[in-house]
Amino acid sequence: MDENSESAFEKGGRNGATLDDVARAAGVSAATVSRCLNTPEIVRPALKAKVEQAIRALDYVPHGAARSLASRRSRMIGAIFPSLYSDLFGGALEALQSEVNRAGYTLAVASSNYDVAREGEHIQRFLASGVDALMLIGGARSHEAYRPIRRKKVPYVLTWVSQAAGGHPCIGFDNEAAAHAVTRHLLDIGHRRIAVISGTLADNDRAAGRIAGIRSALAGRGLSLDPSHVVECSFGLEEGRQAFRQAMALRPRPTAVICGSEPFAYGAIFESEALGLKVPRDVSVTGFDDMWLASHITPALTTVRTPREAMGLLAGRYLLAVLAGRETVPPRPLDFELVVRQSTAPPGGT
Amino acid sequence: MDENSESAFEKGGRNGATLDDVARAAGVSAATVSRCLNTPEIVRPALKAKVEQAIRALDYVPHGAARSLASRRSRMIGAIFPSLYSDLFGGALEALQSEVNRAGYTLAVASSNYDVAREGEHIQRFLASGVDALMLIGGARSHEAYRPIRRKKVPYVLTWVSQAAGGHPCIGFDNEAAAHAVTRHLLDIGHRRIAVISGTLADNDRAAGRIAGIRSALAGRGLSLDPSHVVECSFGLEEGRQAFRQAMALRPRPTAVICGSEPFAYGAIFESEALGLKVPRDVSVTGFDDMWLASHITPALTTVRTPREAMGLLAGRYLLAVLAGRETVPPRPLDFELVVRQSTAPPGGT
DNA sequence: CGCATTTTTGAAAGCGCTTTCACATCATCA
DNA sequence: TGATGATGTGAAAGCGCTTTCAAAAATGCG
Repeated sequence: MDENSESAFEKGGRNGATLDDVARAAGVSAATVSRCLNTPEIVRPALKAKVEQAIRALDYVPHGAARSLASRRSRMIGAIFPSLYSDLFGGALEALQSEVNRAGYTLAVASSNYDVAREGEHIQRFLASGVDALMLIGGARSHEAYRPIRRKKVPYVLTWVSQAAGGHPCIGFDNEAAAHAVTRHLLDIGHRRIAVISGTLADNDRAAGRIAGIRSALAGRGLSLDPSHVVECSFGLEEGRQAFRQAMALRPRPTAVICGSEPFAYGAIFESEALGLKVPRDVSVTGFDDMWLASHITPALTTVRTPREAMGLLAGRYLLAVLAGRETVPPRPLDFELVVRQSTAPPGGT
Repeated sequence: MDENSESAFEKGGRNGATLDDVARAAGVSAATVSRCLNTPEIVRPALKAKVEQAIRALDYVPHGAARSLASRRSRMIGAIFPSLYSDLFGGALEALQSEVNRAGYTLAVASSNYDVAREGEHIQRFLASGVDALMLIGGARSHEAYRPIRRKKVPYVLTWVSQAAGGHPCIGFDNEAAAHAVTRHLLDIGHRRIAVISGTLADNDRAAGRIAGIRSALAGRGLSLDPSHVVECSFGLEEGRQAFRQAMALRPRPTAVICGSEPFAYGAIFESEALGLKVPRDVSVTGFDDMWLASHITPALTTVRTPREAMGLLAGRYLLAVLAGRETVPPRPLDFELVVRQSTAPPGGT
């Protein structure tokens, strides 16, 4: 199109001033300029001032790639989320980004779409891009998947889980315990026929952990979870509606439905209306995560609040600490909290 | 902690094989290996095969920074969103990421928290990191803010708006027209006393554009928007509830409330219940964006569907095209769509 | 005030890759 | 069959910065 505006983007000639230009302008050596940028405390104030002035005068901006190449670190941290679409990971993303930025790092993101193969490709890409550290969600990947990370000796951390087979560093909460708590609540108020709506279990240790927690709570009361009572579907409100419908078709009808993910619960509540069922009178529903809608929906959702932002923040902090070679405390599981609202009540209600 | 696991992250010695190693192993020059990586079509199959085998054997991964330095491009694209927290931008983020990835680029993200100063810092950081292109939201920044971008001749695109003062390339929809359409709908069914809940207007041309659209629609009917009927607040459902309460306190009471952002509308609907008001009988409510909850909430929300994912996708595609030096068509405004549901009805209706 | 230290500074050698440029090779045509 | 391109390959010069290493300057001390 416009010949002119286009040409503005052509591989222009001399771009910005280089460090050598600054050195020359300030009458010092390149090494000194470099030191002013990286370890200002070891250069004498007089020189530092001259250099800083030259930098300002030339409007100098260090060249990232050159810096990375010479210093062998990119000041870039990569994060791979199962999805960037939903706001489930939004808080963690925001917190992580802001935390690593504070330390001068840039955050690169990718979405695996809940697919381990894709995640693997992203890991490779990030490693090739030279990220200094990596944040991953969950621990449901083969031992192989970590090999390239190990080979490059790149620090990494798994979030959303508190432990993973293989002893990888984790910053997260105990999914099993959280699901156990929700189930326990239902059992305590008298439920016995419980159905579960779960996200796809393959390659998802968070979902699997939650099922395990439900199982163990049930077992504590001498009950077991019939496979037919577990409706597995992909994430989303619409999917939740459908799964709820399916669960309500079971006979005898479950008196409670545990949703392994919050959108399922919203879907369940909306669908209950369509089905002419009253929550919690006819059926109790629980969520998982306590997202923004949970307390506003009618009936307000009983759920478990997960430390999503904290995970992002602490994951960033942990990675930065490792990169800085600082003493790094072994992360301990983060707290979750059972939030009882109106969507659960004793069965066979009024 | 564990002395061993820590030391694994110390600045290890020889990391991976280099291009020279590959060249030596394959018995060719470094230049040839480089060509196999970048322009495989110009190297003879025989050599290419040898090189590829050597690459595999050595498990060679190109060094991103070295590549960037030598080729003068980082294969990294930066995107700055007002927020990463909400799912408003999630779809665009996901689409953008996936699109640029497809072309071998990595996406770096940052959140400005709806703050131009912060956005400016992020722009600087990204430029210093050497991003090859930049995606920004909206056009509410000073001319100054673009200077560093221009100086570095980095392609960029503004999204979420269809035009911006200064003739910057935009990929988005016409906020004014969209708001106009919503307002028009309300006017058409008989509303005259209309209140508006708007996000903070300062430094937000999307919000401002929407107000302008409302004004112009009103003006088309010989009406004007009383400043007292515009409740400005920061984003969020809770804020929307409060703003709605404020709007309902106006006398005479507005018969319709236009929300400049969807969470406001959800808040309005939830709050109406608390207020003992029935939507749409007592008051009509409109949203803006048509996010996932819009069609499920009761009453289902009348709103305008915005092309959020398309903006991410097309912004990525546009940037890649410019980077590839491909002929780039001037982006035209994307479509929005008025979606009439149950939250609007003629005023004074029983 | 002179010598031994300690702190600052500069010269120079890369970091690992891309990219001219010139040469070697091969096919093509008169 | 020899001249003429067309094409593929290698040598070498950086890309812009960091980081030894050694020399220079500043400091402390007897």
